[in-house]
Amino acid sequence: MSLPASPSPAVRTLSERMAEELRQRITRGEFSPGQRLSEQTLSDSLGISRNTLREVFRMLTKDGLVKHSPNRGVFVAIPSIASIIDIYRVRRLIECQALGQAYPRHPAKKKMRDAVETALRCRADSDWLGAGTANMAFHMAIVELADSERLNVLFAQVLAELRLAFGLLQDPEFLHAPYVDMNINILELAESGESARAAAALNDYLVHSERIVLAVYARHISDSGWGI
Amino acid sequence: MSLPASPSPAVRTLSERMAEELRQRITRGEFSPGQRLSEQTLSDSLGISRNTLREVFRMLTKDGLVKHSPNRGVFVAIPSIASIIDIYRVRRLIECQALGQAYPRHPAKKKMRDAVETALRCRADSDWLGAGTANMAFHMAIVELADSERLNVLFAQVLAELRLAFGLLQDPEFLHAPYVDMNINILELAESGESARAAAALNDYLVHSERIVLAVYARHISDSGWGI
DNA sequence: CAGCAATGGATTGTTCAACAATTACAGAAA
DNA sequence: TTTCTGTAATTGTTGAACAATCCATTGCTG
Repeated sequence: MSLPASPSPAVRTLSERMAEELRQRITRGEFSPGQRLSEQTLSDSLGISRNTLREVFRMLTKDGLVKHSPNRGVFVAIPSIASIIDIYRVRRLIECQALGQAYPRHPAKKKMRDAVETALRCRADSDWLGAGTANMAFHMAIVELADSERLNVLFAQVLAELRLAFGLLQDPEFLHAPYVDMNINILELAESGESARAAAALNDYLVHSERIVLAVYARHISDSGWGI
Repeated sequence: MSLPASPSPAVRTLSERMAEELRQRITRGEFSPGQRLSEQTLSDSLGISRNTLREVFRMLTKDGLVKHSPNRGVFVAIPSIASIIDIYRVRRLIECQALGQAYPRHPAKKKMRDAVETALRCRADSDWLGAGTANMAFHMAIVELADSERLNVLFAQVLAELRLAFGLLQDPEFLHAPYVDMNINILELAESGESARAAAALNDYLVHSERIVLAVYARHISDSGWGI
């Protein structure tokens, strides 16, 4: 799909590395949503020039992690209620379809199992951050069942946005713990070839998860700060 | 979904305008796929600075219209066989689902009808370029049935890429003419509430269209130039 | 002649400093 | 209070410069 042999490994330019750096710091919650990212301050702190930082901003805008407002600056995205609803709509549409239509011995199913096992381990250690990461890996693997590079890219972005929303929520145990078991159930259905039932279980999962997230989220943002 | 009141209209920066300019020129086929876009030459010809052009490149990369190869430059994307297959996979997954689950009186259905009527008019005038545009508007409207901003954005990008591939193909009549009637059929099924049958018809359409495009495409690129 | 290292030129990557354009803010006036 | 105005701060954009990388040619070696 690319021009020359895709030089994704190693040959990375400074802007790309900085984009990756910022991407991580944002999803890790090092910047609060809505915060303005000053070109002057950030370029100084990163040790790069303003022009390079602006290129980075253009890349990050694509991921939905940052919003650009002309002449005003770029701001860390605020996951709104609407965007959470939108994200779950996309997830239901893509994930359920991918899982339902997957052929039996698709390699991505190994990734699903790996993710579940990691999640189990994390839960045993009460590592809820790790459990959340493993959960996302699980659902990323589901999308990979569809064998579409474009869907993979879209979904990775959507998950990053969702992670941003999760970052706002305290109580990660409440948020992630219940879903480890649901994922196990989905995986077993999928591995035993019952695609339709697996897809249905996944749909239930997503509906349930959306409700929880919205509830916690609505309460949280009405409590502290920038309403609606 | 945006930060402050989304200033999409009017308040556009030079880089954004130039990005739009280039986007159109690329999809119009003014640059041949695989062609390298020299920073020096392009910035001179557009009358903008190299730094600004580089920001534009970062935006265009997101749309898949251009590929960035570090230290080598940016190239107009070459729609490969693999990417065409991928694009149609995405289309089947998203469009059929959107159409099948749409609620009866969704406003986007009016857009669908408008697009069909435009396509009919264009066909009568043998305006195959217009027919192709109308066809794309029709399918864009289908996706809008899903009410998801993110899906809309993804799909718009995918259509732009597909248009790039179409640009390589001669004989647009052969490419677009047959589908006007199929779209009419799909629309009527959708408007009469037979969502399932509409989705099935749409799926047939996509399978058929993909086969045609791949056939013409494979023949064309094996004839002239950069093989595989 | 084939293969390979060295060289040189062109292009991209990145920085810096400056200025224009726009916005945000604070204080004055009604 | 509200509105207006002017100033400061920030972003938008430019041009030049240099470093880093790639590309093609040259010339050497076997």
